[in-house]
Amino acid sequence: MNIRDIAKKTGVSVATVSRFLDPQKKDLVRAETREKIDRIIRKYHYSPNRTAQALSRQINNTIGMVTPLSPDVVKSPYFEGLIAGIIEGIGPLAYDLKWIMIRNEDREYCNLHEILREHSVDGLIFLTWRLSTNLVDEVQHRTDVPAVLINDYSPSVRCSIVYCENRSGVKKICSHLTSKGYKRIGMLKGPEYISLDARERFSAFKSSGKKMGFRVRDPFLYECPRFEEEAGYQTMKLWVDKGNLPDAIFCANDGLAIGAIRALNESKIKVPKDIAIVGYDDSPRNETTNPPLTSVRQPLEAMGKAAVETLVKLVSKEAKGAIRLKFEPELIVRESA
Amino acid sequence: MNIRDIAKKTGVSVATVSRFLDPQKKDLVRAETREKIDRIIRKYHYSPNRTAQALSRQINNTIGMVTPLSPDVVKSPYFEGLIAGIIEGIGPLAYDLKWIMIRNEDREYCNLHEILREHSVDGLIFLTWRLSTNLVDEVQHRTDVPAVLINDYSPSVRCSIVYCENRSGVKKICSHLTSKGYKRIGMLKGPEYISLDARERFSAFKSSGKKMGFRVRDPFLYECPRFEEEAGYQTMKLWVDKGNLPDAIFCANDGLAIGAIRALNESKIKVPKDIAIVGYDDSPRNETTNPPLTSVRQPLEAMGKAAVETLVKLVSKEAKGAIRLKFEPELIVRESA
DNA sequence: ATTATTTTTGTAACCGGTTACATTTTCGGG
DNA sequence: CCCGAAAATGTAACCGGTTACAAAAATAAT
Repeated sequence: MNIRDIAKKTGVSVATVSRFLDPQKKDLVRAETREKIDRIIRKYHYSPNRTAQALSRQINNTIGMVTPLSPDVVKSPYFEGLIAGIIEGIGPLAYDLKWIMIRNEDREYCNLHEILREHSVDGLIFLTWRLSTNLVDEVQHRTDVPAVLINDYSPSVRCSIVYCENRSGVKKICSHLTSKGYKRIGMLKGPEYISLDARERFSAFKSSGKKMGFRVRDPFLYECPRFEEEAGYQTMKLWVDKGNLPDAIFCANDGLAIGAIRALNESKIKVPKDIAIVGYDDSPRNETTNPPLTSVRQPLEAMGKAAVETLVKLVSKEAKGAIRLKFEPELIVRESA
Repeated sequence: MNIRDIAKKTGVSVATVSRFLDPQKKDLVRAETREKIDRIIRKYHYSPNRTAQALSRQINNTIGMVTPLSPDVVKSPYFEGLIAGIIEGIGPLAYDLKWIMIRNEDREYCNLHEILREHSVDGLIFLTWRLSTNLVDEVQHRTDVPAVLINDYSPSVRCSIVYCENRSGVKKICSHLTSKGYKRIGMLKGPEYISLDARERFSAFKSSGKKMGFRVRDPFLYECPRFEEEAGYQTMKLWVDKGNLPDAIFCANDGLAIGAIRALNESKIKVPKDIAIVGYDDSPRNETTNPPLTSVRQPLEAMGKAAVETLVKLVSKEAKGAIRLKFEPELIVRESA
């Protein structure tokens, strides 16, 4: 049952039916005719074929959410928050959401126009963490494709972006720690190659150290192989064995922090009495760790929502050029520091 | 740049280019011609328009994942697990994934064919928890639309379904508890109207009681208003105040259990020494609760993956009729019971 | 060289909508 | 009752692919 069938059965032309279907043009059709068409459409349960509409209008009314292809994605509180925001943002809109997963192996596959055409979407939101840097590089430099990057900010980025400054979050942590009197502050780093975040958090830590007068020296610095609890645990174990611990540790994310706390607990080192621990990202679990973990929260939901809204503005050409939205992280003080 | 442009520039017809583009038919084209086309396509970065292909082939190569519209979805370990499985399942396939969110208010909007057409998808996976029952009802009785339901099993369901038996999980819990010597076993129920799960878990609990010889009586039965930690906490508080506690409690899901434990801890009632607590669903948090929570795990990832694979079989007509896959839940014994 | 086969290519209709433009209807005013 | 403007409708091309069928080219057989 297509639009021509409906037209024939109603005794009008396809143009009239098409106009009837378009809320914008509905009142170009005489009331009487509207009723006739309406009756037939109901009778045959007709609904227009979205694919045909998309082809004809050259608009898919669909946006793509690009993530790395990994089941972990939905299990990470970081993505969770962003995705929740995206869902919330897209809910009231007449857009569909397509989830485009990219495996890191597909590095060459990095033409943005191609992605748009091959997935039938009008715009893209990139949740890039751990994602092939080639692609992200291209996104960062393109301004002619409706795309919004989340959190891969650097001054050279030229595309639209929604981000939350790492520097200011790290600064908040460091001044919190120094104001509490901690002098020997260490850091459990993540692997730098993985993301800008990792690099920024470390670099901000170093510069905070300079400003606030604590030294960022070798034995107070450990790099974990991955951003995960187990890695934090193992690395902290190592650190404890070597001895020479600082009196506060900033962990590059909550997973590392939770792992570290577990290692410390096992070695009967009390948190925060003996060592203060701070995480980053504020996962929901932090409320129930022992002790509850002080951390920095990015307003992930708000960011996800903003990303959708921004993208839709670009797609609908309500706005043009690159839009940049900066969000502020918030220090959540609990008991671990 | 469309297929006609490419054809013209190469000096061949659109049919030839189209054949070249289709891996199935590529070798119908002479090698020499292939090279020419290939050169032009590369030169102009042509890639076919997926929307047009979809219209013409009458296949979108896209499946829809239907969930309630709520940011909580991604934050629930239940959905998380399923979605992780769906991602994993769809990864190696040439299908796209569209996330279709349905708000409960849209109850009338429940024609399956309509959903397929209006979202340009070939099949649907329903993650139905808390979803408008009208729609689910329709799915359950339709067998002519490629759709897979997850976990809304009842004997009257006629569509394809992937599910994990509640009854057998509850039975495992109850026999674990009785074998540990608990005699007075209570239950913290969820609200029954919300889902079949809620009803089934309760009914299985009752029948286990009958078989294993513990009484399911009034003061050992409390219903929480929602399936959430806070509700479990509040209700347990109430229960403690009233006194007359059982020596083991089966909580209808982990959230309730965790809330209950918190309430008990506050009242200096020791788990499991004074009261044993068991949850259901085995969220990741259970490992780090205090004490770690005994629970029942559904193989959510496997189920999500199976749902995708089943759906794709239906869509591609590799299989027809309704497919039912039953998974077994697993009792995860930790320290709380 | 001619004919029969097999390969390769081309033409044109089709998928199901939208829309510019032309045409017909309707209706008020003279 | 006729004219002209406004309102309503219709025609046909177009979006960018696929594919049945026809035609042409290449190859094999005689």
